Amino acid sequence: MNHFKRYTVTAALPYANGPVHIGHLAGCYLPADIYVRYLRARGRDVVFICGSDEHGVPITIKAQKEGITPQQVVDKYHEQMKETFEKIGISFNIFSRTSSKTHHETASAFFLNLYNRGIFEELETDQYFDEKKGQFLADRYITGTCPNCGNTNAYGDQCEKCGSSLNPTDLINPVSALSGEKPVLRKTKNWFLPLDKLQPKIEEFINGHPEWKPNVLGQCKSWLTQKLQPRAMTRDLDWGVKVPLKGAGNKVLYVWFDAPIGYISATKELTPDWEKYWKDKETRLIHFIGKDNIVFHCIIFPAMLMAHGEYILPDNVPANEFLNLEGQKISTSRNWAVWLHEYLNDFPEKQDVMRYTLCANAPETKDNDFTWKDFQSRNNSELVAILGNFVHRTHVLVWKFFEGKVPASVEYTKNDLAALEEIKKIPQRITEAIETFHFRDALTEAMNLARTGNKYLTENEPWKANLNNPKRVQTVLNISLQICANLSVVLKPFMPFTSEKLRTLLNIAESGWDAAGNTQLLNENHQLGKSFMLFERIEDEPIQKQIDKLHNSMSVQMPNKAIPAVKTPVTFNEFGKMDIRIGAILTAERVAGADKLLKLKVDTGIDIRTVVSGIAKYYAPEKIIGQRVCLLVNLEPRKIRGIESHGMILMAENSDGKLIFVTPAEADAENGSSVK
RNA sequence: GGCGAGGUAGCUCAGUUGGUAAGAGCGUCGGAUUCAUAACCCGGAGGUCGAGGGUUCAAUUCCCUCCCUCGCUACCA
Repeated sequence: MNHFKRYTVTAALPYANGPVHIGHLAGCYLPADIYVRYLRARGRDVVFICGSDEHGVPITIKAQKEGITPQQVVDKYHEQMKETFEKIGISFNIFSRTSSKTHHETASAFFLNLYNRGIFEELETDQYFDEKKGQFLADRYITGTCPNCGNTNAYGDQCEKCGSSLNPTDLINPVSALSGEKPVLRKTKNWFLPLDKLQPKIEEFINGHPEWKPNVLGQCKSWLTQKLQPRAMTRDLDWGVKVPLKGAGNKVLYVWFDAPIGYISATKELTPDWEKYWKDKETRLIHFIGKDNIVFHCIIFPAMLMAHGEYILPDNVPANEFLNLEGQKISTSRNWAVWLHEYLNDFPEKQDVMRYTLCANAPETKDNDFTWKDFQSRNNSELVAILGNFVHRTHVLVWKFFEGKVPASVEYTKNDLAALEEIKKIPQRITEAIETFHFRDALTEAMNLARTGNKYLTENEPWKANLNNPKRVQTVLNISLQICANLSVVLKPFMPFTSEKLRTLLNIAESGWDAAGNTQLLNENHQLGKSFMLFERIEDEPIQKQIDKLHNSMSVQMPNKAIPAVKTPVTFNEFGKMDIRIGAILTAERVAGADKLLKLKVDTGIDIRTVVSGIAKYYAPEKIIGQRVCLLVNLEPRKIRGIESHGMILMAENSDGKLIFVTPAEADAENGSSVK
């Protein structure tokens, strides 16, 4: 671990289509920041690299929806994210962006390098093309009927109803989201990274890192055993880094090709010395990411770097799991999130309270839950009661007995020596924990130093000793102050704002990590600053307000997010082709080996037929016997899981994606009645 | 269904290359204290370490089966 001369630390490039929330912080930016601040305090040569990821289809869609340009979208969120990160104390050396000129040049050059050396495979594939708009359509720009679940609003890459991933050509009745026209298939050429051929080298690389976190290794091995496939590194799109080849036309680099190169371009912008941070074997490259990025940072990006050949590979990728919020998954679209810019407004000067809570409860080994009650409790019973209180009582006593001047330590008792021993040991434990990416443990240890302080004060009662043993008071308070000074050092990576306040209280300058464990940080007679509180209690009211806000904003946002747009018009004749009838379910059973499917026998009034339906997630078979349904009876039969299905049950889908039977309200719609 | 990660005190989470390690913080109860933001300090209660089986002198820790949660993946006409 010590053979590295310098560090390149990256934090996942946040996608510039929305603000940053606590999940992002806890999963990636905060641990990265803690690590980097620690390294800096140790005097290590380190660059901390990040920036906004500004390409890709979702941004173009967002721009179209809002009637602005993609550039305007990314400008807005780039600035907002940058400001938020700064305010919460994420100390990037640079927060760049992938729309920058340097990045376009760097990414192009990288692509050309691989291209010129014949790394890519050129493949011609059929892609949908919008003749009216004269352009190829990104997967997301094509909607149509999902071949799996019949959802008529499936996207070309994925059906959000059944969750299956799709190819655009899988869609039935594809429609261009740009013009509303039916797109046509055209041949187009794209360049693929042959991950299949690189697999042995990638395996060798992964196997060389048994020290990586189990969740990271597990994911990688899962991918490797499923065998890697060539992956297209270019797309037919006009928003992104242009493919730097003649005749490439309207093509850009795949966002997952260009985004990680963003780390390199940002470093380039930061320093002319950038190469030593990327090409020198003595540099340790660390990627902090969330678990959704594991495959890109552990497999695809390293594969790109290997293919290039000049670059070092990541030495560790300490990915975190996900943070839940009040028991539910954080969801941008449902607005179930704590947005950091809002937090900073609602809780001014409390950056460290959030940093503390998120670090103490970080999803290091499994998904964790953030609750506002926990946030309150961490503030009140840990930051206020343990840390703040210890510092305050020490400070108050020193002012009371010594007018704010550091008293000399006179002679040490057994108790004193034990306390001094803790001052020396705890920083060692913190160091070890940080070095192995155990940030919650590290923080616990740091807090233990404050606990030690409280215990020490209580046991030695300097407020009593004053009357009959002034020397004792001096020594006890001296040691207590040394603990405070040590706290200002070891807390700095986690809570930089608090660390600074502590230094103001103690009236001392910032010191490096080697100061940690030093029991003589404050000299005799040194004048302390004036007293103030490090933290304040948070009462129930603001907490309840946040909880209410969360629930309210969710319910408000849900409907308009989830209601799909009206589809293209159809004629009466077209509709007339659909033969929809009332029927009743006679039997229902699960389909073996399928989680979503039920095999139903339905009385249609015309006949009794078998229908396979993807509703098993929502309805137990025994509960729907006798259920009246609407069904499309003249749909072409189709084999599903070996069972011939004759027709399709009509279901309503609510905003959660739950499917609900469409049922005649009155009994005299007998089986076989047609629905018009 | 397949793959991966988890299921440990009321809550949030550590831990075990198999044997005095069943732990921490918070919460709770009792006590002590008043320098301190009803804070601090001491002590107690609380868990058959998801369930069942196996290997072993010994399993929470290894093996098998099953259940539950999360992620990816398959099935959705």
